[in-house]
Amino acid sequence: MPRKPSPDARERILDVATRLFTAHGVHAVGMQQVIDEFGCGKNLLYREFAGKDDLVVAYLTRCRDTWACMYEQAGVGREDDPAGHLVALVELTAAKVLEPDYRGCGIHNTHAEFPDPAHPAHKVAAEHFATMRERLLDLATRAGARDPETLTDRILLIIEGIYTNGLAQGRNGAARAAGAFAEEVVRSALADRSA
Amino acid sequence: MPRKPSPDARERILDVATRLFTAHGVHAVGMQQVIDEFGCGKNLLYREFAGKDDLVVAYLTRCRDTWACMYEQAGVGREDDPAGHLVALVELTAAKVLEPDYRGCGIHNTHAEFPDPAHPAHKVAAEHFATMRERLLDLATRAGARDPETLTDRILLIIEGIYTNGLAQGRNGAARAAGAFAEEVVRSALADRSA
DNA sequence: CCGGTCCGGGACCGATCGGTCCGAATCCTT
DNA sequence: AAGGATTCGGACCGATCGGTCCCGGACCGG
Repeated sequence: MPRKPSPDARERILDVATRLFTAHGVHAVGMQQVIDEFGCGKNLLYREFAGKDDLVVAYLTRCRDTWACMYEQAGVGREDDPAGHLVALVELTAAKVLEPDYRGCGIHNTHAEFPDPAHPAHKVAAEHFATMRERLLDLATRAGARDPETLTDRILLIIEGIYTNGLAQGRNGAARAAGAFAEEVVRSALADRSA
Repeated sequence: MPRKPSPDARERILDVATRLFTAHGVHAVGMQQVIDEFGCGKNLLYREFAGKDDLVVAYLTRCRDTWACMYEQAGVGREDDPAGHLVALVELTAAKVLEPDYRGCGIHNTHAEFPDPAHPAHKVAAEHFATMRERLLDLATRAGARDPETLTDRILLIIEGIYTNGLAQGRNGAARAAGAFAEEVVRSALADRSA
């Protein structure tokens, strides 16, 4: 047993792929480009990933985990404040727009790039959207909104508006208004209880 | 002068291209596909359009005009009610999600497909976003909002949220909440005047 | 030191891309 | 009817796509 395959190759390739896919879009990036950028042989990449579709799915999975991490982060210290968690999540999303090289949500971008519902990438993205909605709905419910569905819809509109508008208009776009907006929306949804 | 080139060829080709680009995304549609679907020779298409980029730009221009038409339509009968115009615009946008084969906003989708700011398609899209914002800002100002910029930002978030979320979750998504949401937002922005 | 494993790099494949060009059929105008 | 412009439809081009295969060198364990 003379030699061991490097165990983190998959992750390191995925790092490169994530950067390229995010920056240029999935369609615009060729496998050769990923390989060149990473500096490995084609051998290694095709051993770690069955094909481009597989690589894209892995990319989306990572994006999903990143979002889950963000969700988690927004909840830290707010375990008993689901309303604050909601607002913090919106603020975190809005803050991402300010990052240099902001390129929107990789999942949404990729979802738009693969309209075919049968494509694996499309399915992964669709799943993510569903769970995203569930988690927001859970927060809205626990926050005690009179109509959690509507609050969820509104927060979703704001969050996805941030993604899209941030991509379209950059740091001078609508994202700056999102935090206060979300706060007001949540407050209003809670106040409705007494109505 | 034996024969005249058919004058509406460009428009008819653009019809086909619009349908295909909208349904499958720009990158996924080949020129050959446009030609086959239209049933003409390659000659004709390349006489009417300098190349794929040119065709894409024409497609985006048409999308832009469609949006302008929608903006116009929402304002009919509301010439003296800019606030109602804003709400109607959001409602119109939300209604589009319910259409079968809804595929989001072609301009946003294409914008995401061409991240390179130097690409003509990207520029056309960016221009559109700017004028879109201007027009909303004009309405918000004329509506008498205390802070028209913020109202514009909020309406923009809602509209672009509709596009994105409608694409992600279809007719059962957040778009259903958009109309009432916009109305509330506008009302609140106007009420702020007395605050 | 040696044998085996792994990996970088590239040749190669078929398919498809955008785009050019041309022959033949078509149809209008005179 | 004749002539000429227009259009169809496909051959063709170079480039690039995703993907397979293989060689030679680097590296490690016995």
